[in-house]
Amino acid sequence: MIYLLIGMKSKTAPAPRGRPRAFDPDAALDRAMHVFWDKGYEGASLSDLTRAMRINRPSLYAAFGNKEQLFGKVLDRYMDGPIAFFGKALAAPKARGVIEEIFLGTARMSDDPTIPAGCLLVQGALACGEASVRKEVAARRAAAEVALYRRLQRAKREGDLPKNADPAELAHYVMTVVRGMAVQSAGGASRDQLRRVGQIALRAWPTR
Amino acid sequence: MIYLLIGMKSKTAPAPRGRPRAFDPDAALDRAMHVFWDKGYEGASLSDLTRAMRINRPSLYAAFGNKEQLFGKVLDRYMDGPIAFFGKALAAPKARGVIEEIFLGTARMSDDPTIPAGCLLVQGALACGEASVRKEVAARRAAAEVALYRRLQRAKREGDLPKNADPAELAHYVMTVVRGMAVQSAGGASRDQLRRVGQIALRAWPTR
DNA sequence: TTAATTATATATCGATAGGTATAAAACTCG
DNA sequence: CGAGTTTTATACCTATCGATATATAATTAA
Repeated sequence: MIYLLIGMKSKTAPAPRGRPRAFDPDAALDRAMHVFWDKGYEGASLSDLTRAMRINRPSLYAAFGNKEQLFGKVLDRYMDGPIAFFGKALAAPKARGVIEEIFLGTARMSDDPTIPAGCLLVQGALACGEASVRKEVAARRAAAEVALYRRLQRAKREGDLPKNADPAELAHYVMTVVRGMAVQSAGGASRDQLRRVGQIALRAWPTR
Repeated sequence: MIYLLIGMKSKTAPAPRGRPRAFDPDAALDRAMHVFWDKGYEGASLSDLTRAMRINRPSLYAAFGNKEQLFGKVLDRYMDGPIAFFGKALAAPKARGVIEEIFLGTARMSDDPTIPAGCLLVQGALACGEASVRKEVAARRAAAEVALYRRLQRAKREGDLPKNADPAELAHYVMTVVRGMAVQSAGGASRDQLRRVGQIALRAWPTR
């Protein structure tokens, strides 16, 4: 930003000064994500992480802070990556379509062989010795529910939900099912099984 | 048993030989359960455990084996204690009543101030560095689902479910909701919230 | 009372946890 | 080139992990 205003000569950032980084931070984050996803925050040791990320400890600390901060950056990337479908689902025109997409997207995830089963926000640190980490994931889970809640409030305003429908309750219900699907997926449930769970869960959706 | 046949003098077991144990193993297991429940298998250190159980390390190892075996015994006690309601629910006369009791029991648990939030079978070791522990809890979750599945099969035979109902799918759905409720509870959901989730989830139940 | 047995308490084990000090390597700037 | 800067690699730090060796205390059996 600043050098654009001062320099006025080139539009690109100046070449970095010291020895160039030999790894791609985003790729390293993806690898770290898999480890946390697979083993949970506490189950993922620094040795596990550096081996998977293919960097050594000082590089990890220089680039990402410490283990907890690394986990935070991994969570950021998780929201924008594997579960980006959630935000997109909220853009569906009808509330029922939103829910269908959320259930379908969740079921689809559990079938992707390139990622671990389940949901990082659930198995990452549901119970955890380090309270701050537990809080962090709980807050992100809560944020997702609030986003859905707002979307359902809008739906109600738009007459897309019955008058007596309660957006908060419905959002809580949908997120309960989604998180249950994550647990089931971690236990080995197939995509088809989860899709059928989604179909059944949809039968509880209010009709006008 | 045997001393009853041989001794014939007293009906009680012979007094144990050495120094008597100074703690109640079941009470110690209950305290260990709370620690595992709260922090997860890996988050619970031996120091956490012995402090809560009010015994020292050698006593723990002598009485319960090692950490993993202790966790196994805690799981046994968990099944017969906090979630005994599940087995009882299966005895309800009608399938719908079974499900209602399961949802209600789950919601009730999350309100009991004497126990941690959530479900030990979920947060104990959903993701875990030690694969054997993860497998152990997954197997116990699967066992609960199978028990419900059998109960629903019986319901179908008894005409208590529609002809086209699939007991396996329904059991999977119910257990998905139950586990989702456990995650929500660990995130701070109240009993009332969970009861309403159960009510909504019940709307998906097939009617004849 | 003595021997045998079992539990308790303390102190400690090797291994591994997360985290860093240090110095060599690879780059830019002047 | 050489000075300054940042990353990399190795080696190492302290704290804690799960687990035990050792010795003492408390009990029963003889």
